[in-house]
Amino acid sequence: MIRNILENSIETALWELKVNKTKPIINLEHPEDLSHGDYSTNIAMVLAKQVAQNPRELAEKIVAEIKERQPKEISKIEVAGPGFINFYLSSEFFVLQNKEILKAGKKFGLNQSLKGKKILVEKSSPNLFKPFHIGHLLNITIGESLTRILSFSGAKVISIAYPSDISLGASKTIWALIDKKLENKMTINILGECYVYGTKKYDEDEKAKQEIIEINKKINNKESCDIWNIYKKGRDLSLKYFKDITARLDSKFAGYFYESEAGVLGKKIVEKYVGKFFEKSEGAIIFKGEEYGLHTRVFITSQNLPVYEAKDIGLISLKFKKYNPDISLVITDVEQKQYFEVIKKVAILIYGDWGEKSMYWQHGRMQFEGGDISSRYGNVPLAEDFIDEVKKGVSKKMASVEKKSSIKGDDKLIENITMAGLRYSFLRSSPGKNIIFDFDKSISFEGDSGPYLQYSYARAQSILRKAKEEGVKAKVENTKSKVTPNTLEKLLYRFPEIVERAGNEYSPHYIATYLIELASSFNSFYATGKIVDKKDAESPYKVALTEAFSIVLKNGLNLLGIQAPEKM
RNA sequence: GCCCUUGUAGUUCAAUGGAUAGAACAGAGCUCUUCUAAGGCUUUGAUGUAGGUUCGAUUCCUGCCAAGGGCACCA
Repeated sequence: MIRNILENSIETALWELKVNKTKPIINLEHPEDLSHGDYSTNIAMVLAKQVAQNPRELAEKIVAEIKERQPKEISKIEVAGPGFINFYLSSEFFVLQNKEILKAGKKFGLNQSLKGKKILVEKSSPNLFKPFHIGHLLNITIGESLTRILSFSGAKVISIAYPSDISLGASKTIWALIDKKLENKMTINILGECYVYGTKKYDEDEKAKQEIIEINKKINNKESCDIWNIYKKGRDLSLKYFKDITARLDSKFAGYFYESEAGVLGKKIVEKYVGKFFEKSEGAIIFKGEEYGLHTRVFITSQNLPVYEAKDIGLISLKFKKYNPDISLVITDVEQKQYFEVIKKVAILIYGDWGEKSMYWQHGRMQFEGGDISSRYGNVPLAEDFIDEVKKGVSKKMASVEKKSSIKGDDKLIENITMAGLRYSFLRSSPGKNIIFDFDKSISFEGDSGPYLQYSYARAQSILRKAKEEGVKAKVENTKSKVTPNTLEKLLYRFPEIVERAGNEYSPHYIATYLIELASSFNSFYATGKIVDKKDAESPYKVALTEAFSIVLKNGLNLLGIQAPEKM
């Protein structure tokens, strides 16, 4: 990679100058402003103090030394500002790079930074018997994107889901089903309504609360009775619904672990360590987190039932026994951050290595701009309703655009655009921060949006179709003297670095931000003149560049879980 | 009360301790006899606050202010 070539050059220069006593860390970055070159290093400023020299003078010396054996990929090196060394890549480099992109195609951007690592990703842990709401949608979107990015960085990724099939919440729903005599009329919406009703009653009505607790005990003890049969039916229905919606969301799971199984195992493990890491308190088994600066939590209730905590401890064992991953990644909401710090601590105490390898990664929460959406839906919008609502908006917009365009929007395309809008708005900001969702903006096709990326792709495809019709073939050879590198080329080759960074930091937003910049530079390039033109000698190169852009954009969109339509 | 996270244009987001803090939307003004104007080009506008560390701070540290979240039988 070009980065290594530059690093080696700098290292050699420093060695020749004998300025450093220890091996310095060479910080190579892309200057924000492309007029400052393609790469830049602050090494002279970092070392200046150590060797008591003026940073600019030192930089000049380093540059002179590099110039002694200047690699062909570099066309210009200069010292700028307080002592930066800026590197400009040669047009020869860009030509080679474009060739590389065309050759690699779908594989362009693959890197090996996580090669040999097995990563287990737990995403979208749905609560059966409860609605699949926008929080789950956000989780699965981020999880799916991370999964793809990690795979693209060379890791073997296994996605699993951890459905909560047994919980107090499920018991609340079942109680409500019985109370409302709806046990034979179960649908996913009825389950959702019953959950809300059951939760309300649990908080307000002491008699209902006791009944729910009894139901919960029976389910936990797997007592065969009417309740168990209702539970079974509801569990199957919820699970089917979950599988359907995740299919709609383009997510696949290699396996499932259920809370019921994790609970049984977790309870045994926790009980084994009572007196060592856990203690009894008010009839419950707890972990005293305060001793470690964490929260104290109940693992097994005074009803002798395992709760979330014990289940998670059991889950870790299930995961490692079955898959033995190098990293077990769990993607959750920030509200569970401190909770999982406790789990991780307990896991390290009990399991050692397995605990160390368990990583809990948090994304932000959904909030709404203006608040009309929450009033439209009540408190938490259901994922499907929400998608459909956005889809309606896209459909309307599509109809107004169609008047000006020859492309007719079919349902599949509208669904694609809808999901692009949603996914992009979930993935564009750095993880961990709350996402303020603007309904109108996510369906807007303009600017910083998923559909804008799709539109850019469709335009590029349109050009490539025309090039084919007119017989202008993409060609990168023998054009190096004619074309000066443009902004588009200066961005294209960075893609693998971006993917690697997104993978290392578990941050899809680097890709989202990069793609917008890339698409924007392509659209500027598009506007400067005709790309397909038989009379233009540079046209084959421009077509090649368009093709390279298509490849990078499509690969990048795929990492975000966004489809790249041929036409729109 | 204790703990965690976040404060950047009017709004929603960027910025691996570096150069003139980038975009998008909204506002003002251009731009289709040309491969998709859902585009492109100009332009107005921002680091919550007070200190500290550093050659250099949006970034690291501390106080304050503001927002969100978490603190034992929910998940």
